[in-house]
Amino acid sequence: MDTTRQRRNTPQRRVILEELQGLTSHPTAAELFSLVRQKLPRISLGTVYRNLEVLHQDGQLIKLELAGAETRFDGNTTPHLHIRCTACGAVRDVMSATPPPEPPIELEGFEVHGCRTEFFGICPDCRPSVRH
Amino acid sequence: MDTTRQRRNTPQRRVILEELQGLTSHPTAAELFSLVRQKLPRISLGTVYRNLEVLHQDGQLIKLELAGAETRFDGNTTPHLHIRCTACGAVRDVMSATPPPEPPIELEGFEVHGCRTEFFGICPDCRPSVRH
DNA sequence: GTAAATGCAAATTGTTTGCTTACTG
DNA sequence: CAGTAAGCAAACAATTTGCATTTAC
Repeated sequence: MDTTRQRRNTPQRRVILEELQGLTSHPTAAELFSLVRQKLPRISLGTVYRNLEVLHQDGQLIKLELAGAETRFDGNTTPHLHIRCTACGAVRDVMSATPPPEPPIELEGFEVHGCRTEFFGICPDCRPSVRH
Repeated sequence: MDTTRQRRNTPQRRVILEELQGLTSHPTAAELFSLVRQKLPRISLGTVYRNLEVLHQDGQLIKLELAGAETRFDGNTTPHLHIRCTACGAVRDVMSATPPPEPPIELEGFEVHGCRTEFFGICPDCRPSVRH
């Protein structure tokens, strides 16, 4: 249960977070890996996964574990919703209206910790016969 | 795009659906496999996966692709929400209040097809120092 | 008889882990 | 210099797929 252990400020960790924060595209671990590798050619995919995990534990990024899809990562830690394109897999922020519903404290005997809402549909690029 | 091809009523498909409908526990493919194997000892896991997929396409079951967890299956096709225990992974129906929010038609340029809401927390069996 | 479905095994995909070496604090 | 983290490869878990054979219609 030791969540708070001492972290080291390694170049790998720094570059991973910087790259992620420079994106609004919610990359997968693999996408981030190939981006980061341009700055740190010797970094390994395992290191990317390990750092994404600790950065998530430390609240510096959000893990988007979306239904039936590869995990994506978001450097914007402000609470907000997401919408995913079921055609191409792209994920975009939903900053507009629709506040996330406040879950009740207890449900079916469960102690409720939270709830996750995600939208899905077809993104502008994948909408057929629609010019944009 | 040929969604509707002719289906055969195989014993495997029949038993898989019957077993699923007899449960409220939202089993994983592997769990269902070992159940079904008691009736059809020669069935393979691949067959279970293939049939779960066609039954899902035909709207006879719901695929619960929950965040960061193994896919589970629900024979109850009535729209309802779910809550997942982050300790043991159990999934239960939430039949009470909290109607699923009606999503807007369009969001961030996306053509919205729907939204998924899931609760998470700790189930009665995993709640420490609580007698039940 | 023909196409759909099965069983089996191998392949894929996404992610995690073990281990030795490197480097931060 | 203590112990965290890196790199690399192998392990893993869930799911999918190829293929030869069987079976429902």
